[in-house]
Amino acid sequence: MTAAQQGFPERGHDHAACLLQILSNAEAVCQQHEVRLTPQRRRVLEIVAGSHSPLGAYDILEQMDSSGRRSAPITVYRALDFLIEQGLVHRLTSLNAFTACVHSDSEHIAQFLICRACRTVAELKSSRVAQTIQQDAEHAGFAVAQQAVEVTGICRDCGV
Amino acid sequence: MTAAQQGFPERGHDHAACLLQILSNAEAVCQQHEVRLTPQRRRVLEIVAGSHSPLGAYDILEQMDSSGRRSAPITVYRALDFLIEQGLVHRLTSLNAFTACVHSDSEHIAQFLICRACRTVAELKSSRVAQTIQQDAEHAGFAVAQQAVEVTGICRDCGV
DNA sequence: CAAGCTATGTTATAAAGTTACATTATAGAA
DNA sequence: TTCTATAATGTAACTTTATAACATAGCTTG
Repeated sequence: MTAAQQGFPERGHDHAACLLQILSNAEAVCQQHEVRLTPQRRRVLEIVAGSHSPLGAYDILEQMDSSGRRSAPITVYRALDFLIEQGLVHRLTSLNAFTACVHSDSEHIAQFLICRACRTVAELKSSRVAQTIQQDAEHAGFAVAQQAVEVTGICRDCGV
Repeated sequence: MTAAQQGFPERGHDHAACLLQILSNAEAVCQQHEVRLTPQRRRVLEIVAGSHSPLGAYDILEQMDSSGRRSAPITVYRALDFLIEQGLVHRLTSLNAFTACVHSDSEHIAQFLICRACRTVAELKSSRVAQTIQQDAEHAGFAVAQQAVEVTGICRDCGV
């Protein structure tokens, strides 16, 4: 796993390469799942992956209108729903925003570290956290379907 | 700790008593914090605590208009902000909804178990989960300010 | 190529949350 | 008590986020 894929991105890491990797991975995932990564969906993923900080649906929408033509919000939401379903994008409920998954080459349950200062988001991908939640919920008689863990604070680079 | 305060409420537990306890606890908390539990704030807490399932701000708003008089949304949001600040109410970001805290007599970091079937919500209050998140985030160089853990699934009563 | 499914377009609307500014209540000082 | 500063609430308009409903276009598979 490269630095670009783990925790907060290195300052000045090769984001173009990182983006390419996300996209080519997406192609592979969609082929495997036998679903179509249409130009629209690809475009949305590209936009989301192109930002270090999570984007709102309407931020994405703004970046969509190349050629002066404005799409409707539903277009973006539909693409996002698809991408989320394929595990290529995550929704950050506490921010009403979306971020590209940088670990989608392997199954995982992610946690999100959201920096209050620079607004970037890192995936924690701690199996310990996932397991502990799973176990303690189970112990309470609860069958876990989905975990949403969003941690707010200050990241390494922004901390003194 | 009573059954009403731990995990999912027992079927047919004494909700009136549970509500009274939440309210009297709120009085105590506010006195201790030297802030005012005004009639409006009390009313909002009452409404939120009166529901087993989390309520949206506009659901609360509907229940506010006694005397035929309708308040503005901002009224509810202001009261909620206050109650959240005092630790008396939690916001469930994944649902855009609010729920009364049933553990506010002691400091804690809570996790939420949201049942897809009956829509009720339980606080997990697992210090193991909280600590694991804290540790793993710290290890990634992240200073945690706030944890939002929302787990969706099927609760004991709804599971077969 | 036709039938059925998948994806997108179009329009309107619902749901959630905030801004800005006016008014009223409360508590402490004079 | 009255004045004053702060806290709380009222009022209206508006922004942001998300969805519904229905029409059209584009694959794909027999």
